[in-house]
Amino acid sequence: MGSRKTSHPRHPDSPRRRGRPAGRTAADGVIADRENLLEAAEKLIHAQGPGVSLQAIAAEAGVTKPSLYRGVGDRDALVNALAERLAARMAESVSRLVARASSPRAGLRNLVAGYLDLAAREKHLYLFVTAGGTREDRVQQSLLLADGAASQFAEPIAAYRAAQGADPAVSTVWSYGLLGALHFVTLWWLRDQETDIDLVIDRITSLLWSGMGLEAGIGRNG
Amino acid sequence: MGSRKTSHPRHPDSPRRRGRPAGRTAADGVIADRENLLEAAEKLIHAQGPGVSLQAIAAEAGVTKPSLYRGVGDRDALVNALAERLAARMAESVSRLVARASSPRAGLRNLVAGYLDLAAREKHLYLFVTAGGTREDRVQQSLLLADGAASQFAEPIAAYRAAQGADPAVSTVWSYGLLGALHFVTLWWLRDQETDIDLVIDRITSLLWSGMGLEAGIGRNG
DNA sequence: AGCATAAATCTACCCATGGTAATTTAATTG
DNA sequence: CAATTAAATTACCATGGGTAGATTTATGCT
Repeated sequence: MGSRKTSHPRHPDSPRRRGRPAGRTAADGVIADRENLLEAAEKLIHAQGPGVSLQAIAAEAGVTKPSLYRGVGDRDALVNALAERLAARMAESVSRLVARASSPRAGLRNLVAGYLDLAAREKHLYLFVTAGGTREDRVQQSLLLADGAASQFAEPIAAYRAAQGADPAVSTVWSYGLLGALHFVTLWWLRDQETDIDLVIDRITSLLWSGMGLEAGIGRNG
Repeated sequence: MGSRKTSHPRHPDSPRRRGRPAGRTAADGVIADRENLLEAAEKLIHAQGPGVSLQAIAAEAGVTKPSLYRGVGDRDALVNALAERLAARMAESVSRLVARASSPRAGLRNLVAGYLDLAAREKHLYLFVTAGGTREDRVQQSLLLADGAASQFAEPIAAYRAAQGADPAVSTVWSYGLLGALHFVTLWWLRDQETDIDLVIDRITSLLWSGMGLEAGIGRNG
């Protein structure tokens, strides 16, 4: 961690001089921009895990805590912002996978696979946005990521149901159920990665697509 | 919050005198017993929400922090202990409901209903054990309650599958999926209680029993 | 009986962290 | 060019988890 280009290195690791920084007129390459801050946060979370402190994040961005607060707000605001980003990335990656599927069931399988894959690749960030806040409202904390995704899932589910002549009103509950199942299976798999990932994907897909009932057509469901 | 029967009330709200308490020979009515502490913790969590401090819990039990630590350990140990208790209560209540069901599907519905009901009645405790720790290991934190329940669900699921001539190896994944779905739907419902509870129960039961597929028998699945 | 040791409890403290107030420096504006 | 505003830092506060050490009582040994 070298010191940055501090012109007056009285404290060798201080991010920069005190007052308003010189040479930057309103709104050009602002250092403590929201983007930089979030980028730095993601980077450090990735490197150090979901328990990382705000001070560390600020330092990673080359600023101090109050700047971080001005830029993104308190810890819960940071969790919010990163949840939004991760949800967007997830939606992008998953929707592409779903679109190229040959059948609804294959689409669901791709969704499951994409979710697990992204969560595994961004494990720390995933944990940060699902369990990283100091949030007073713990319900909200747990559902942050799910809320974004659920609203996206609800529509296609409702459409599919309607097309099948079934009641589309289930879509909201089903979205949260789907995401909860994915979440727990993801956590379980992240913890004890014993089972082959493809097997896990098959099994959870089977549960979500065909249910536990197995009423007719024994053996037809994976 | 009256002062207890402190014989020397120098500090009016101090739980008791300093050193080893008088009049109690080894292992009779020990005050700072694990049971008392856990009971007090549940009571205070119920009253004040899942963010309650250890100091407050200790005070509620009539002791101080170090006694609480001696009795149950650190905050994560407390979460563990209460998760165990809640899981036991849940297992007890749910298994009774399931046993009296007339069909496997009715059993699942009773399970769902019992889960939602207990979580709603013990909302704060439920949140405490699922999101109340300072735990370093956030995966473990989220799965604490699920682990206990999942191990109980896996067996009947495997048995049912085997009886149907299907692969019983899905049972672990399915247990976590089932619990995740229940968890998220529970949280969602606890947050915005707009939908009628019975409707929610029907819908999540339908998802878990019959899946999203609806391949044959349109309209047969509620 | 009397002393040494063990047990149980509290007080007082440390430390990390989230969050904020006051201060300092520079740009902007009248 | 002075006054104001913006952007940043330093220094601080409060809370809460966790622990070390002091204090009092019981217990066991000689």
